[in-house]
Order: sequence, then structure tokens, then C-alpha cells
Amino acid sequence: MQALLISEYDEESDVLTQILQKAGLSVEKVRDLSILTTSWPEQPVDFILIALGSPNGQTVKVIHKIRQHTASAIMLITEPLNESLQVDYFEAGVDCLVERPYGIRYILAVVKGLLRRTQGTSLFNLPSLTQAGLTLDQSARIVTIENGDPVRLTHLEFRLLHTLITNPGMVIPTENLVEYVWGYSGTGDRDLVRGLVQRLRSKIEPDPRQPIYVITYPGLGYSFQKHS
Amino acid sequence: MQALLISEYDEESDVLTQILQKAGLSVEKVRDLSILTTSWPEQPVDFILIALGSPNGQTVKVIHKIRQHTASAIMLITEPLNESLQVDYFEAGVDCLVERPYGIRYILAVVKGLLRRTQGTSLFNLPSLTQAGLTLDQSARIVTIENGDPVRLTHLEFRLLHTLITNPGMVIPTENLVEYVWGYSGTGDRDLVRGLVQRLRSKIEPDPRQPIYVITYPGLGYSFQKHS
DNA sequence: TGAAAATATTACAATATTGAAATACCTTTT
DNA sequence: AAAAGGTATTTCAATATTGTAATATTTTCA
Repeated sequence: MQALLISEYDEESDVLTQILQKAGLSVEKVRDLSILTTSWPEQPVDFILIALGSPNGQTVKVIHKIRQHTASAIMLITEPLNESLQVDYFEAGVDCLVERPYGIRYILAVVKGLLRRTQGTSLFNLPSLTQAGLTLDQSARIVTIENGDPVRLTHLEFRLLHTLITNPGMVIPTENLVEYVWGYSGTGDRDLVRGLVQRLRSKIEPDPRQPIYVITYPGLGYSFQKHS
Repeated sequence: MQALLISEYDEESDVLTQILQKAGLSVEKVRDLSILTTSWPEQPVDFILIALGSPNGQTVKVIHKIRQHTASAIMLITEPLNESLQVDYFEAGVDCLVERPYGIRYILAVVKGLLRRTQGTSLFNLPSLTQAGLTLDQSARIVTIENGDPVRLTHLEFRLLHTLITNPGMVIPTENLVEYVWGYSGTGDRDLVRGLVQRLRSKIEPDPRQPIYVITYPGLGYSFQKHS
């Protein structure tokens, strides 16, 4: 993971470098923001930290340009600004704005938080969903019950459980499940949902005859039992 | 888009409601954070704004629990905190922390920025990836070549193409591909990568004998041809 | 309660996906 | 050019996944 650090002051630059490294990033330093309008790093950049003394109207434009080149997090450290300029920066695409003076541990926490967000947009890095003691690994399509062995789900089983678990306690009409689970392919009908529910239950329910996770609401649909 | 607002003070609650609505959200108000441990809103929540007077250690735990239930943005507004507590909140899963006093326009800008980030992180709402005229639908595992018919990919084919296309121009060592594609299951080896590459090429390459997307670098690995 | 509707269960067939192996081809190095 | 190592291609078998249908059970409502 590559970070790009734009910092004018040497001492601050060193501190920020250490923070970024502590967050697990390799750091490439640049002194001047304007350089970026002409040359962009070869390696993909995963995080951009801009620490400027007195940013001006020009800075907003440059940041806006950077945002068009990358979806990575952009963090800005500045002297205290007036609200109007703060808003401008956010609208230019900045993700986070910290004013001096700041605490080192605070910055580290913010950086980690931003990385959590921007990393998580990779398909292989999605967070697990937990509900009522059941954990769904969205990347590997694996479900784990408390004190149980991990179970692999098929594509359709996963889409079904995912739909239910992201709306815990809500009764999802069977028709909607058809749409969510098979929607992209066009096939699928109410009977298939029933068959799929059976298969899912046989994998995740301690006793499929007495389901505790996927509950039937006759005439309505199915629901994932909400955590009390 | 549904927002959940947790706010103790009536006047502030009204102001924040207006801000959230201006950002395009429907607002559901709650006075007390503790309520969430017992009852969670029926509708799925896309944004969570917590505005507390004096949060305590308990608050951190509740937020951590909320984070396990949702991937939505969590924003926290508080009285000035000591750094240690700030860090705790971030580690519990807060995305943004604003201390009073704050400017209304600033808050609106921050909310919009967070929404920009968190929209489309639902598994069924991921953006398509486009590179060199090839588009990969991450939700439906479908790939489309310019002027061509959509093609469904298998689980493994998808993971392979996804890995390559998210690092365009980079040569990914075969060993790494094994890890990325089969990593979660443990199986998989170099020979399987070759077989899988063939299958993928037969689906996406106009002429599999003369690949233009997935390029072999003998002794190194494979690469997705970068768009100029 | 009893009929109708909805759902559960089981079994099986069709298909899709994957792993494995054998052979042909290409690259690199000497 | 020849040998060695890596890669491509094809084919086949094992398995996984999904769709279908037939029957049993449960729920709903008159």
C-alpha cells in the first residue's frame, strides 16, 4: 500500500511519514502540490496526505484535479480555516480535514479509519457481517455460527443470506428475494426461493426443522431473526 | 436513503435534522443511544449521526456494536474530548468526529463527503470496473467487451479477472494469483492458474491465441493490459 | 373443523464448475 | 541449435450447483 505525502515542512514531514508507516503504508514524499499537475507517481497510490501551511484558492483546484485521477482517500492538514474554505475543500473531494495543532495518535486513528473505508471498497476486503451470533464473510462467501465450523455457501445461497442478514428483522417478500437473488440473470421464481431456503437452512440452522435464523412468514416472505 | 439521528438536545436535533435532509436523507430520530442495543430501526439505515453531550466509556462499546451491524457511515458530534477517547471512538468504527462548536455548512459538507464514500459499498451496489474497453460488473460477475455481448464469469474466473483488472499494467506473479483467487479455500496451484487463464481468455479475448487483455509474462506472471 | 393455499421436504436430473493429466507449443539460456 | 523450463491447449472425470417435480406438511381462513 502506497501513500503519497505532500508536506512543506521537514519536521512535520518526518512525523507524518512515521504515522503513515505505522498505518502500514509505504511513503513517497513530495514538497510541492503543483508537481502533481504535471507528473503522477508510477505506482498506484492508495492514500494521499496533504499537509500545507497556508492553502489558497489554487489548492482547491489542484485537489479537485487529483480527485479525478484517483478514488483513494485524500486527507488534508492545515492551519485553522474559515468555514467557507473548509466547505470548498470537501466539495473538491477531500475526505478528511484536520487543523493544527493535532495529536499524533489522533492522526493515526483517522488515517486507519480512512483506510478501513477505502480498502473496504475492494471486493476481497469487505468486512464480515455479524448478526445474532452468525458471521458472514462477504469476501469468501463463508458463514460461521458461534462455536461452529465455517460453512461455504454457493453463489445463490450467499445472495439469499446476504439479503436477509443486511435487513435483520425485516420480512422480505418472496418476490423481492427472487429479484435480489436471481435478479441479474432473469431466471428464478417463488418455488426456487423455497428450495434455496431449504438448502441454506440445512447449512446454517442447528435444527433445520426448527429454524432460528431464517424464519418463514407464510403469505409474506422470509426474515432473518434479529439480535435481541 | 435513511439516516438515523441520535441526539439528546432538542434544538441541536432540529438543526442536524435539517442538515441531513439537505444532504438528501430521510431522518429517524432517537434520543438515547442505549435504545439501539435493544431495538434497531425496521428500515435499513444508510447514515448514522450521533450527537452526544458527554459520551462515556459505555458509548464506545455501543458504537462498536453498531459497527458490527452495519457498514454505513457513523459520524460523531461531541464536546471536546481528550485524545485517548478520540482514538477509542475511531477504533470502535466511527468514520468522522466533530467537536462543538461547529459550523452548519461544515457539517453538511462532511456529511456529503461521507455519503460519497459509503454509497455503493453494498455488495449488490458495487460500481463496475472499466479498463481498456472492458467492463466488469462486480455485483453480477458479468463482463462486457465494447460492442460485445455480456458474458457470465464463474467464481474463480471472476476473482482472477478482478485481481488483474484492479492492478492494470502490473505484472502479478502467478504465486500471488494463486493466493488471491484460491486463497480463501487453501487449494489451488500454478497449474490451475494456467487452466483458469485459458478459460478466462476464451470468454473475454476476441482471439484467445492473440490475447489483448490478459498478457503472459513468462517467468513472471500475468498482467491486464493498461489503457493508454 | 376442513378445504385451500402456502410452504417444507426429498429425490433426482441437467448443467456448470473445477481439478487433473497429457500433449503441444513457446521462451530462455547456453 | 538444443536443452530446459515454462506456458498453452485440449480433453476428460469428479464434483458442485442448480432447476424441477412429486409428495408431505403446515398455515390460513371460511
